[in-house]
Amino acid sequence: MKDDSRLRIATFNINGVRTRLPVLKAWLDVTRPDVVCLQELKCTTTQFPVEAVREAGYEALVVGEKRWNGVAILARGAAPLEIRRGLPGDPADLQSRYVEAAVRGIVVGCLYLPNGNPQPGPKFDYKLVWFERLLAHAAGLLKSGHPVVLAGDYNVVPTDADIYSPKSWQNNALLQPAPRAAYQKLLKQGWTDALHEQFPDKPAFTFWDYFRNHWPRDAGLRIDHLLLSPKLATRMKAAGVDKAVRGLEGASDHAPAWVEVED
DNA sequence: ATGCCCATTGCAAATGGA
Repeated sequence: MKDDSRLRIATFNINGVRTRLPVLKAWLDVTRPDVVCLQELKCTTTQFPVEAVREAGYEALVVGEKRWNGVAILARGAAPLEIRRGLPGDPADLQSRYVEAAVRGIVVGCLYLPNGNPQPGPKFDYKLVWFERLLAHAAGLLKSGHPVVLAGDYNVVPTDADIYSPKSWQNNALLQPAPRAAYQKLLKQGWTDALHEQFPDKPAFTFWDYFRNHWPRDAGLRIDHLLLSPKLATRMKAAGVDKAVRGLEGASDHAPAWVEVED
């Protein structure tokens, strides 16, 4: 349970919100984050379990899609005030990967960056183009001067220290030089990587895939990130990963990550 | 180079995800 003078903002790739509703509810009940960014809903906007989330104390802003992707912002005790749905820069892009809202005086961007596998190929190209659009939009957000958090599944392992074994993933889209360079370019705009700030020497993993006994072996990756604008970064008090959630029955392959800022 | 796991579709084993 968190300190009441702090605001906790979390991000969680739920990997199917209907299938994993018990996991989501259990986590919300125990940790009570104030703001939650969800990715990979894998349901349409109307299929989202609005009532179950409301019973847990949250109002939701949902941008769904029939089979894949889908993002949502939950706010405890109040409705997130929608700023935009979808990332600007390509009206033809219909994938539900970005939603932005104002919550408790903070601009919250919830994103699900394309995975990009297999690479090379069209999916990898889409990842890089999407990243460029994110860079452009993020620059605008910084320029606004508002306190902003950009939270979500970036599908980028920032450095070789952010994975149990870079060698076995060297050809994976998550470790390629181009998306890594794009992530560094994003940080250079002036964003603070909250988890990196909290754990500079021993990164906290946020993802353990279902293959090869990765979870029991703690063979994880850090790909879920919370980036804070300068104004919000000065208010940061703590950050962490709710690792135990990855071990629950019917778990997502991600664990929730969070940051706490002065309210 | 491939499968591993997982959920879905549709009711078995193939598909697609990342």
